[in-house]
Amino acid sequence: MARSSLRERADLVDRFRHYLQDHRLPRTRQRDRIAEIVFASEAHPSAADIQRTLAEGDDHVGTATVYRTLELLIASGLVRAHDFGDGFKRYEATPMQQGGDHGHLICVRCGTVVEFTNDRLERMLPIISDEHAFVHQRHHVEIYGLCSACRKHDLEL
Amino acid sequence: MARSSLRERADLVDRFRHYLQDHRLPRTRQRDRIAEIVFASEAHPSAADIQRTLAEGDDHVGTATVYRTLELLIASGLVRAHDFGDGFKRYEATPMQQGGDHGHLICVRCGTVVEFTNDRLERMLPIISDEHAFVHQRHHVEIYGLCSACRKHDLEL
DNA sequence: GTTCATGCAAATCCTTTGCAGTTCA
DNA sequence: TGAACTGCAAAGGATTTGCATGAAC
Repeated sequence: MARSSLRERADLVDRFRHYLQDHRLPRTRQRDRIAEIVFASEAHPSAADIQRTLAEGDDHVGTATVYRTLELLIASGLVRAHDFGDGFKRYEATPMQQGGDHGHLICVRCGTVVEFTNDRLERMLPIISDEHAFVHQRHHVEIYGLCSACRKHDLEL
Repeated sequence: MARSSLRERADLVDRFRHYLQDHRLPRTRQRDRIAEIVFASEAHPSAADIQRTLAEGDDHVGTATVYRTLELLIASGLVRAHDFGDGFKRYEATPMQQGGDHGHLICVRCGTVVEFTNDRLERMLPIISDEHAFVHQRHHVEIYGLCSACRKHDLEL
C-alpha cells in the first residue's frame, strides 16, 4: 500500500529527529536505525522483526532499546501499533496524507496482511464518534477472512 | 450494550452445551459458570476478570481452565476476543442478531469501552473485502478517542 | 560534565503446557 | 471404565525494568 518513496521515508526519519530535538532527547544511532526500518517497511514488523533486520545489517541493538524506541515513535505520533492476534504487536508508519489512512485485511489461514483504503469508511468513523459524544482520535479497522490464494486452496479440497 | 435478556443468555449457555454435546465433550460446572459469566457481562471481561468474578461467588476455578474454556467458547463461535491494547485480551459474546454486530469506542484516557452499531458500516466491510478478493468472515472496528466525561475534564484544565 | 541512552539480565505479565488426580458419560 | 477435565506448578513468549557503563550535547 501507501508505497512510500525514498523521499517520504527520509522525511519521516527527519520528523522523528525533530521530535527528539523538541523534547531535548539525544539522537542516537539506534534511534535512527529503528526509525528507518519501521518507515521503510512495507510489512508490519514486530519488535523482533526489527531487531532481526538490524542484526542482518550487522547492527546489534538490545531488545530493550527496540521497545523503548518504538515507544518514542508512537509518542511522536509517527508510528502506530497493531495487534492482529498473533500474540505480539506489529508496527507501521502512521498514515498521514489525505485519505492515507487504511484498514487491514488479514487472512486467517496464512496470516497475510493486506492494506486497503476507503474514503467513505474513513469519513464515516469520525461521524460515528460524534454521534456517541466521543472525540475521534484514530481508529483501527481489521477484516478477517480468506485471501484469494487460500480460498483457492480451500476449493480444491 | 446489546443488553442481553435473561432469556438470551440462557439460550447462549444452552447453545454452548449443545456445542459440547455435539463434539462429545463433557459438560462441567466450570464450563457452565464461565459461559454464564461471559454471556452475562456487559463489560468486556478479561480472563482474570472472569476468574475474579468466580472467586467472588466462592467458586474457585484454575487459570488454565478459564483459558481452556474460553478457547472452546471461541471455537464454538459464541464468543470472540478483542485486544484494546491493554496487554491482555477481553472477551464478549459474539453479536448474532441482524445488525447486531458492533464496533467499540475506546477512551484513551479512562479506558472506558462503549459499543456502537452502524448498519451502513456493517454492510460496507464485506463489500470492501470483496473488492480485494477476500472472503469476509468477521471484522473488528475500534475507534480511539476521548469519551465525553474525559473531554470535559480536559476542557477544565 | 551532565544528562540521558544503551545493553544486559532479571523481573513481570499474560497465556500455555505437563502431569497427577478427578469427574463425566 | 475410559476419555476428557481440572488444578497446580512449571514453562513460555512478549514486553518492561534496574542498574552499571557509555554516548550525546
